[in-house]
Amino acid sequence: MARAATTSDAFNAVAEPQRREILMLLKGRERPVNELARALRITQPRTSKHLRVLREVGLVRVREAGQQRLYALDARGLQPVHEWVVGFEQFWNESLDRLNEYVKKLQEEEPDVSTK
Amino acid sequence: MARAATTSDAFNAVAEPQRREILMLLKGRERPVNELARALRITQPRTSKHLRVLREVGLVRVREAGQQRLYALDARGLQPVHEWVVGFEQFWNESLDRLNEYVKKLQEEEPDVSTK
DNA sequence: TTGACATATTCTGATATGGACATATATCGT
DNA sequence: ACGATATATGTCCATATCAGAATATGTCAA
Repeated sequence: MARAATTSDAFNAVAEPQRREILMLLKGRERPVNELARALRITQPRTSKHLRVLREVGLVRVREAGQQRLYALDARGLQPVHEWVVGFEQFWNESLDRLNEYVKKLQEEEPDVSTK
Repeated sequence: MARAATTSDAFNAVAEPQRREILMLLKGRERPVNELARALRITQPRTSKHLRVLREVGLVRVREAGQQRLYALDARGLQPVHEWVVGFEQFWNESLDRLNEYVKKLQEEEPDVSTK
């Protein structure tokens, strides 16, 4: 079989650094494609493609404004990502404790690790 | 140029549904590879590959336990994801308002939309 | 209509990726 | 040492994906 389609949900849309940048630029105000392209220092076609992905997963909206198309953030699609990652919040501090346990266990298993 | 490497940070590691599942299964307790494979209903090699990605981005730790290798969650790597997405929290409700504005604008531009 | 400007799409190429399968490696019990 | 078990890795395939370049589409102004 082949690679699974990935640009079909918010998790994947947001996995692309430039798409994350676009979303951040759209906080606060809508912007035309060229402005985004300039800000990201990438070509206009590339920008349009990223915007298409973001559009398809519903993270941005477009509005016609004369010859420009103004893209605006629609952050609601990020909620699933937020919910998922929040489910791990309680484990961050815990992770430190577990790391200590882990290191301790390793040392017990290899008490001569420092003399190798 | 070519496609950018993608399995090199937490955002991408987490973009894969099965890897998300693995991380969820590791909440609470560490597990051997076969147990994860069974739970996900995928082959053992595939599971090992996902675990490798998760290991490389630091989201899991391994511990040798006899002939098994026990994988444990290390959720700290999810913090950047959390921080990024939390930066959009304030826009979710706002998004509803903006959607209304947006629809209103569309209707103003095409006042005969319902008679088409 | 024509030209300038803004944006989207198509084509092509290089590479990353997920998956199946076979195989290598390592550990344990006997 | 040997077989069984557990895990990791390598190979191969089909496809997704990012990127550049060229081109198509659409809008405005004169």
